[in-house]
Amino acid sequence: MNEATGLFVKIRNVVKQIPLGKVTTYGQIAKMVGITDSRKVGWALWGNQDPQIPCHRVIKKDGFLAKDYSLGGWEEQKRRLQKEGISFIKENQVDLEKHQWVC
DNA sequence: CCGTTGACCAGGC
DNA sequence: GGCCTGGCCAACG
Repeated sequence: MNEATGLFVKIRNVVKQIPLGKVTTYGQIAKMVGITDSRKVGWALWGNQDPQIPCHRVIKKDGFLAKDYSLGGWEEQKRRLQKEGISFIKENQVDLEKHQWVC
């Protein structure tokens, strides 16, 4: 543990703090860890299926799910989100206005 | 140190 | 409205 690998652990730490029933965007997380590049967020989560890391709560700034989501596609992600009480506007778009995470 | 990669974002055509 | 390019910067070989 500890901030060993830098952003890798840092980003994972933030994602773990996302409350149930909330979602957040890559850009938002990027700001939290002190960076300006949202790609690092996705990059850090890539291949990470840790049960403590709800990657399915991490979506794009427009509320769309990541189309390159690896753990089964956005359809799997959507199913998990709905299970937590998240509302969907479209098949692959979350209602950000209601569920975007704010500290 | 260098080149490549990368689940994004914004701008241009 | 879809595709391309640039940017931005950490991790990895």
